[in-house]
Amino acid sequence: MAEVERRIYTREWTPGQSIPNEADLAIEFGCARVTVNRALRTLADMGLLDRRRKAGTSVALHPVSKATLSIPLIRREIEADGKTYHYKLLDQKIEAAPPTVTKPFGLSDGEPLLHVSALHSADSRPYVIEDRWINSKAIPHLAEISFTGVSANEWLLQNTPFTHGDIEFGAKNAHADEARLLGADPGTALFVISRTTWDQKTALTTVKLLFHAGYRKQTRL
Amino acid sequence: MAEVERRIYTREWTPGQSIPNEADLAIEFGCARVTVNRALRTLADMGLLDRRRKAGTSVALHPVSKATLSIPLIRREIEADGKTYHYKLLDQKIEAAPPTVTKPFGLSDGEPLLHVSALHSADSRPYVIEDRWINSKAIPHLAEISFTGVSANEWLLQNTPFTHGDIEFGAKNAHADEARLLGADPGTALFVISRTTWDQKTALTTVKLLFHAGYRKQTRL
DNA sequence: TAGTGGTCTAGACCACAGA
DNA sequence: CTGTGGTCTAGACCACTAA
Repeated sequence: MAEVERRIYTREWTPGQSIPNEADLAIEFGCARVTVNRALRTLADMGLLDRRRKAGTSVALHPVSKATLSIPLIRREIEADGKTYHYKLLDQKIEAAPPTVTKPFGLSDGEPLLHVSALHSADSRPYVIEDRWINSKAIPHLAEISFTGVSANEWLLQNTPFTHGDIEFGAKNAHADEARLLGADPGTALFVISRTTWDQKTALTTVKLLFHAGYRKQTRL
Repeated sequence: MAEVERRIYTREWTPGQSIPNEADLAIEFGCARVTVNRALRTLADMGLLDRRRKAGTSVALHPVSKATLSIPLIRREIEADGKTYHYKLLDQKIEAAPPTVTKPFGLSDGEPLLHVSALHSADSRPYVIEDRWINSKAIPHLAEISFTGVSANEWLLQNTPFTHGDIEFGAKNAHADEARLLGADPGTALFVISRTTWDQKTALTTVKLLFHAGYRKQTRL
């Protein structure tokens, strides 16, 4: 794997060029084909190679960088940063959901759903506002839960298995009340993560996370 | 792999719980240990399992979601969206770099580096501002290149191999000139990607991408 | 020290897709 | 039709690390 990586990096094998097949590489490197397979598969996962049956393996033309972001529990993200985590429930009630929520959920407009909002803090400085809608019908025992002690973020992740989800990163100007909660000026640019999780075809919850001004999400390539 | 996934999902194996070792699973499923290994390794990559030698494999306590974002060439991102790509160089000159640039590059403050800024558009609507500093000393033939026809984004990716990079996602209020270029109001929240790429220990380039208002980066979990 | 995952080998059959 | 990657098997040795 290191050798193939080196050849790509040094342009010995140039983007778009086909490379020898697994069997030939196995002979060249004096190893088993499975070993070559695993190396090439890993490099293809990283986006360095394109692989197609019969057509063979070639160096990726446009090295699509793939950034893998880890999205931990908010509490853990803060604690991993060496700060003290604090959580405060702002509101929890069943209300008529707006179309922006009911639509992806496949429910009719105005359907009553559980709406929870909360503020997570790090070292007593506001960190992120959690604004969440929960499909109360799909989650048993939900009515009995109060999110005063445990955040919905944490409770759901621990108690509600999901099969898949989608996630969206963006930016948004802070409203007056959001700004107040985060201790920023109204209009400040906030980093936003929106996430919806599903169990099979049932939407479970959708959440909008409004991070404090200056928040950055980092990773390596 | 599907069966293990099912057991985790149905809470048959609960978070934190140790699961049987590879050899036992191979017997249970009537397959080779390598096959179990590959399945568990893949699930561990997905963040569902924690694996440690001697300690064994356990279901991840906090299912850290990993979102994989693909960061393609700007041109390809726009074209993949079915829109017409247009590019315009705004400025290209050698100037004294500010400390925010020289510091990560390990150069002394005020060092003259190549500064390039450009606007990428989709269907003649502003899409993203590219604001880039290039380590002219580390990249041969750079002085001869004009980024009028080909964007630095594209030229560098095609011509400059890099070993690693770091990337950062955030939000920022648009300055007056940025707002003008993007056709937005000053102060509008913009989604920002900052990226620095390295060849071994040499920084090659650092770029700040200021996306148009309303831009979202999406992926699945 | 010993149990666990990490990785390798040699050989095999299969599924897909290009020619 | 056929070359390619996809995946499996049985067996082996190694490297790490918890006990």
